[in-house]
Amino acid sequence: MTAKKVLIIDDESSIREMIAIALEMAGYEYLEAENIQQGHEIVVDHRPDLILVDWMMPGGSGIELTRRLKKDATTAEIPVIMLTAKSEEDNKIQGLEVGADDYITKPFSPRELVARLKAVLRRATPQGVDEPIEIDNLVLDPISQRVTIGTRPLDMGPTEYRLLKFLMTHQERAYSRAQLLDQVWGGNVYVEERTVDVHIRRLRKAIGSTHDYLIQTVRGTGYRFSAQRSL
Amino acid sequence: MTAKKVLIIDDESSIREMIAIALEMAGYEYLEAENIQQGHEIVVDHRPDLILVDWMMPGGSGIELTRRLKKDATTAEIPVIMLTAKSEEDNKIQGLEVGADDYITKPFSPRELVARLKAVLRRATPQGVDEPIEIDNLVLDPISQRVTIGTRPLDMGPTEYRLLKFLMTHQERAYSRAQLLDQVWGGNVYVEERTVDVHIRRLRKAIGSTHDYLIQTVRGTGYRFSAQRSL
DNA sequence: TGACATTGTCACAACTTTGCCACATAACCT
DNA sequence: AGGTTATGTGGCAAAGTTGTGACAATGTCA
Repeated sequence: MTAKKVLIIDDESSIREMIAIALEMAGYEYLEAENIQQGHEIVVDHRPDLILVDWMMPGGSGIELTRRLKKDATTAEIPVIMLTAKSEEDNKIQGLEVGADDYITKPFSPRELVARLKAVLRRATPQGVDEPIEIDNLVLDPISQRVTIGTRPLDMGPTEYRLLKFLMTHQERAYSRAQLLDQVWGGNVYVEERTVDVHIRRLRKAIGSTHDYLIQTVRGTGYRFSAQRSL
Repeated sequence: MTAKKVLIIDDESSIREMIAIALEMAGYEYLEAENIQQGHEIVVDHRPDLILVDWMMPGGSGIELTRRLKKDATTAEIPVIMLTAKSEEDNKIQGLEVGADDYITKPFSPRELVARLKAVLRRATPQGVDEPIEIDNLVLDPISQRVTIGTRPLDMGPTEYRLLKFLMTHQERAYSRAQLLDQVWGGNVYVEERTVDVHIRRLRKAIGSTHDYLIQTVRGTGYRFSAQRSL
């Protein structure tokens, strides 16, 4: 396995240094961005596997950056850990709401940092490189975030896209509605299970009748993506 | 699947009642403990699948109980949801730090409760990894939840699938109808024994005449799955 | 702001599965 | 053989699951 890249966005050089040492010892690759304005570009350029953002940043807040990252579909899946000072405890909630995956309260030990980081990475989808996935002429390209059949581009909403992507990356496997909600919507959303059906329907519609056999119903359970026709 | 047991620890009987109704409707089993002092013992005794704890408890805090539960290795994995009043928002953080898995702010709707509860349970229950079972060209794959002979996928209902799965994982062994009802239907359903025969028949039909010798009748007893043809 | 797209829910329609019955067949026994 | 019991079969009504269109709420974008 290649070393995971961790991007640090923090203005305090002493903290950056401490983190750098901790990461190196734990076998991670280290990227840094001093200035939050550069944050977004650096993320897009280097595609880190995880980002550490300091909450307290002069001239702009880490929370703003996090929000921006989580909104952008190309960076949304990169996990973010926020660093907050003890006195800013209340902000944790705000941080989590904006989409941060975890937070660490300063001061923290290098060991704690690495432990949290491991946990978050473990939870994060172990997706490989962003290779396009092609099955039976249906192509999903994660870079351009586009789905095509032959030359025809398909029109679908972000949720349908994520759902399809998940199913395609895990083809030949049956998932319950609950599991799909977990994986596609995210663990702690409050959404009816039947909503999954509706999105499946929209997906099938978008894909069209020539290929809708790819998305199969597993009665009593949920759904499955499979190139093998079921009947 | 057996009903999940949910333990409620709260002093307000009106809330307990509301929760009880919501749980019942959603198909959960309901346990209650009025007094926090009893909390720990009840947990150890009944091993609930999830615990709801009110933050506000006279004479002792729910947080204390939660901490105790999460410290004890035998109860640590049981998920805990805390109930907090709006004004106690700041306590959420403390709750999460103590190890609570989620929190709900009062007032909350029954639906919200059930949804959160589902989400937490979903996260807490991991899936085992099952290997496909292959016998005489008949393959049952628990991952895709599909049964195939060669390349042909078989069409059967969920009950037939479970029945077949059970028989295949216990091949060469005869089971009575009662045992099958127990294992495949679940312990406490009331179903006629002859119903098993009907499902066996459907199974044989689904498998087709080329392979129906695999499911054998054991006269006076029940049925058996065996790759070895009996006379 | 207003048009437009997306999302989650619902109510109802369409379809499957299930359990049971009644009767047909088969196996077993004396 | 004839009687007796056990199992196979087709069909059916009820229950359960999934498909579908419409709607309101919300978010997005120029």
